[in-house]
Amino acid sequence: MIRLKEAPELEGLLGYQVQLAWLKLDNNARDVLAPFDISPARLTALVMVRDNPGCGQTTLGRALSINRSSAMKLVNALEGRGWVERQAGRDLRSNGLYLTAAGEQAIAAMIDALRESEDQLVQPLSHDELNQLLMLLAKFRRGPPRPARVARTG
Amino acid sequence: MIRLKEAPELEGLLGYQVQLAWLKLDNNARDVLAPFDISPARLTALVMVRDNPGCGQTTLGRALSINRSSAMKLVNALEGRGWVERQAGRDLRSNGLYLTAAGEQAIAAMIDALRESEDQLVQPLSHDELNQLLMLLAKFRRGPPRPARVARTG
DNA sequence: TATTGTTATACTCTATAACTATA
DNA sequence: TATAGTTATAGAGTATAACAATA
Repeated sequence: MIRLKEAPELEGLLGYQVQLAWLKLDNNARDVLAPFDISPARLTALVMVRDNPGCGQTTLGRALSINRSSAMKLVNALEGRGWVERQAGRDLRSNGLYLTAAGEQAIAAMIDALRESEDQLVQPLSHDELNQLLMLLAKFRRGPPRPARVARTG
Repeated sequence: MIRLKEAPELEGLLGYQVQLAWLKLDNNARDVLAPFDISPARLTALVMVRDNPGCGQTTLGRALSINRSSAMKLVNALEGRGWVERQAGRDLRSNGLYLTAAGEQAIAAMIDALRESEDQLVQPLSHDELNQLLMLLAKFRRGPPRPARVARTG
């Protein structure tokens, strides 16, 4: 982790600070999850399926800010690993996504590994500071949804 | 922005909270920066060049956790836009990267646009809470570097 | 008409490996 | 030997566009 000189004018931008923090955490999580052959973002998707059993692919995709087509590939990958199952959905158009027993076990193992590695990363923060940070991030996310999403590329 | 049911066990993982916050901020920044035809990550790179004039491509890449080859394409893109220039580096092997006047102007316009849109996004937080959040994120990042990076894919 | 899943195709970003020049 | 830049190639992840089935 190389750190160049900082930009004072950007320190007041939440997006900038969060991006750099995410860079550090995501790369660490990538290394930790490498033995499980899954990316941090896909683990998040897996957990979302677990906690929202029966949800459809499009709904899952919207929660992750990806479109139907991308969600399709995502679910294909998770299903291919035996971690997620497509079952009948609420109507005949949609699938219902469910976590498998193997998925449950995989999540537990991965979360364990992540928790352990994070203990190292968060050392610059005291216990209280970490809790405060987690609380503030959750509060930020709970805010009003941003305006309807425009295409990413163009 | 769709929000599914949350996973209580993950709320204590900083990586999880930061990833979801980043998802929200990055997608918003993508939309805001779309007229400028640049991604949030590349804007960060552009700012890093400005604040570290003369730095080499490999150094820049390391700060962004990408390798030399990827940094190469990144700099190609920024140079192609006329925002960055390759000049002579500290030795004959390396380039020295410098921001152009056009790059300076582009940064100013983009930061303005981002600041405005963020004002909407951070509404769930009070002024004090936002400052506290920024401070804690900066403190987290200032911590010890994570262990040497392993390849992402395999 | 609108929505869900699906498929085919293309784009962005990053990685690996090998090469050249320099240190 | 090690490092900086470069090039060619491949992979992951996402997007668009079009189609079929269902609402």
